[in-house]
This record gives sequence, structure tokens and C-alpha cells, in this order.
Amino acid sequence: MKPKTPMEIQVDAKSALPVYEQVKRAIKLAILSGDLAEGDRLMSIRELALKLRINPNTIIKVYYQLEVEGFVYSRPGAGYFVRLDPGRIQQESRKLFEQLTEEYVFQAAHLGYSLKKVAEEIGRKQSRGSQPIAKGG
Amino acid sequence: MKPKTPMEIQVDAKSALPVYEQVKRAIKLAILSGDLAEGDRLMSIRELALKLRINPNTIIKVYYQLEVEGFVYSRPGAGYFVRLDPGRIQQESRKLFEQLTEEYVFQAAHLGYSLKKVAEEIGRKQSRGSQPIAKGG
DNA sequence: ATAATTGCACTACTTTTATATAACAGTAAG
DNA sequence: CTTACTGTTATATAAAAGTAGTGCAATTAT
Repeated sequence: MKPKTPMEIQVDAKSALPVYEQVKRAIKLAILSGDLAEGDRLMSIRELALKLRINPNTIIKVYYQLEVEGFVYSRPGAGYFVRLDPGRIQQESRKLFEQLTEEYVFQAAHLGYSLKKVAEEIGRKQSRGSQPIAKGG
Repeated sequence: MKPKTPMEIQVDAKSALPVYEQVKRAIKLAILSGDLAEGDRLMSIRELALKLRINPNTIIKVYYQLEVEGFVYSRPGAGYFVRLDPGRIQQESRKLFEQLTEEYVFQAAHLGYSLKKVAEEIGRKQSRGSQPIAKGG
């Protein structure tokens, strides 16, 4: 199986989040967004570890946890592959979005930025030019 | 010095973020939001540790780092006190807000939620009833 | 068949995070 | 002064996180 799945993941060693958590979130986000599709092969453990300049054991931890959570499955000797349950993806995606929004609004409020101000800031971004990043609305 | 500074901090042991980081962020947020004012005394190390059910050493780490970052200062035998530099607070507050917004929008985009959809979600929250949490805009 | 790649399991080690406990000196209030 | 509380420092212990490296069996490509 030649075609490998490219991934743009940036790891910040200084972050409060553990490296394995950063990588895990990035891959999960890629699956939920549709960047990775059903059956797509992930980069091999060694390959991704080399690319991100982190230890293979850390990638093993990430892949294992993603497998437990049902996002991928492994074929020993072949690689890791994306498992896509359409219904679940839709559901998890919406759930995650609402959770992110809730957290963001809450923290903004504590900083003294009301919903109105938040809306203004978002609106400002909107007008400044919007680049389509993921699948269209 | 009797008056102590009450703080509502909730620590999640299951979070990917270390406990000390959660506490540190909560206090920093309280200062940036104005919940804690110049000269206000923080809860003592032992007191806060007992309240949050975590080890005093962890609180020591938090207070020490906040001191290094210039948010508080210590008076041995008396306690820790808020150091409020008005100009800096305003600046840090705005900086943190923009950072939060950037991260949120980025992640939402990867989930397939465009700025337009984000604006809609915020708008929906706005109309549902807004509770004033911090200092008014 | 052969070679290369893959997941997988294992040991050893360091750093970070967090807990448990104790002791000492400065501060505040009776 | 005495008592209680405070920051501060120290030792010891443990788990989690991350690195480094080796070896084996299964799969894939040649």
C-alpha cells in the first residue's frame, strides 16, 4: 500500500499539553474534519515519529488511544487505517464544536469580553477576508 | 491582615493540563478580569491547598511562577498579594483574548465550521439571554 | 524467495508532576 | 510575650511523560 497520508502537525514542546495529547488532537481533528477519509492509511509509527522529531513510543501511545476510541484500526505489518463511522463523525464533530464554543465564550467573558464584543471580533475577522480551510459549510 | 481573597477554582484531575497549570490560569484570569485588585491578598498556600484538595507544594509552584511573571508578590510571613500594572493588564488581557479567539476560530474551521457558522452560533447564544459575568464592556 | 517496511513488545533511563511530611523564620493579633 | 498563621526550604516517594534502543513476527513490494 503505497499512498501515505500526509499530515500537518506542529508539536510545541513548551506547551502545557503533553506531546502525545497534541498529536492525538491533531489527528482526531483531521478525521472529524474529513481531511482523512475512511480507509486512509496513517503515516507509519516510525515515519511520523521521525517527521515530528519525537519518540516512536509516543506515536504508539497516540495510535493505541485512537484505536481504543474507535477512530482508527491497526493491521500488524501493514499500518494504521482510518475508521469512519459517518453518523458518529457528524455527532462528535458537532459536540466538539459546541464544547469549544462554550469554553471560548466562558473564558472571554472572564476577560471582560461580552458576547457582543466577541461577536464584533468574529465579525471583524469575517470582513478581513476569509480563507476556506476545511470542507465548506 | 484579615480579609482573604475568595477564589472559585475548579480542578479537573482528569484534564490533560497539569493541576498547577489549571490553578495558575484560573488565578491569572481572575487578575486580568479585575476579580482580584491591586494589593488584594491571595489565599494562603496551605489554605488554598486544603480547599482544592491538592498538595501545598503545588500551590507553591503556582504562586512562585505567578511571581516570576509579575502578577503577584510575596511578603514572607504575611502572604501573597496582587500586583496590578494597569497598562500591562489591559495589554495582556487583549493579547490573551485575541489568542483565544484565534485558536477557537482555527479549530472550528478544521471541524468544518466557517467564520459565518461561528458567527451564527455566537449570535444564537446572544439572543438566548446574556448573563453579565465580568466587568461590563 | 528476498528485502524493506510495518506493528508490536520489551528494557532502561530522565524529566516532570504531584504527594507527604517536617522544620525554620517572619508577620500579625491577642 | 505568646499564639497562630504566614512564606520558605528541605527530604523522600511515586506516577506520568518522554526518550533511546533492540528484537520479532506479519505484511508488502520487488
